[in-house]
Amino acid sequence: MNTTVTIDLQRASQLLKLLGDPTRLTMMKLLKSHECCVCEFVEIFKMSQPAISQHLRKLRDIELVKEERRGQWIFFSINEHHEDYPFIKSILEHLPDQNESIAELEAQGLRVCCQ
Amino acid sequence: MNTTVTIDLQRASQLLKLLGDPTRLTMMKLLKSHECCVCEFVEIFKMSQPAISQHLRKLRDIELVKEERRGQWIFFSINEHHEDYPFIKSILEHLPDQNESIAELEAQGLRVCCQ
DNA sequence: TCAGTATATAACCATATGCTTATATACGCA
DNA sequence: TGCGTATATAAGCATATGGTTATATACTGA
Repeated sequence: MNTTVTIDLQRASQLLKLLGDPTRLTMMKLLKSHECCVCEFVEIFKMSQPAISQHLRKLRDIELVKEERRGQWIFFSINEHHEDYPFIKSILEHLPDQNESIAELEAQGLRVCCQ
Repeated sequence: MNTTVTIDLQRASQLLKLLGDPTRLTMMKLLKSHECCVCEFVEIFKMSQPAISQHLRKLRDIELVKEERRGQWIFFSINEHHEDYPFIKSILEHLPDQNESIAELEAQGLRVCCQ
């Protein structure tokens, strides 16, 4: 049974705009199946740390992701309790898995959550 | 049976970026159930004609919409044969109907396709 | 306490975006 | 043909966006 939840149009465009950035879209897809911390994203995307941080701030500000500090590291995870999560999920489901990125990180010994 | 088609991530973010503008998102939702011409959108959105034209150009350039000239008027409709239409449709389905906009236009005698 | 590492924030910059006014182009009709 | 209407395009502008370098803040361990 597929019941699609209705979203306010302004809200939808706001969410779509956020996901319209390839980096943020990929982040969300990765976070759908894994937790990741900033330094892992820095490696995965080959981007500067502040750039990654800015992207994550946007996702966190709207509460699409949650953060949890573990010592030096801050782990991000997707907020499945978010009111608009079903909408986000329906979008992410169309995307190819990004698990190779994580696997590669592990192969290089750069995966943080294993520490 | 709900089979979601997989889209290239770059492609998806491009599409999401387009729909991340409230005007274009609303246009797509309207076009899902009606044809509309430029002057109707000008009335519906209370926007300048060139602004409307620019938005439509972006949708047409990527072939999400088709156009058809009928005399002085150019009518736009959604391109249901577009490769990515199922993805677009899955997004639009979450939005509230925008039929009141059209109904209001008709009440004001500004609906063009009735001419 | 201090040095090293992780991350957020500040400030800046180049480019993109969505709007405007002006003008070009297309159509209909007398 | 010329005028009126519809629409596309050009040019310009203010603001937004996504990146950078620099610095501030937080944590860890010796």
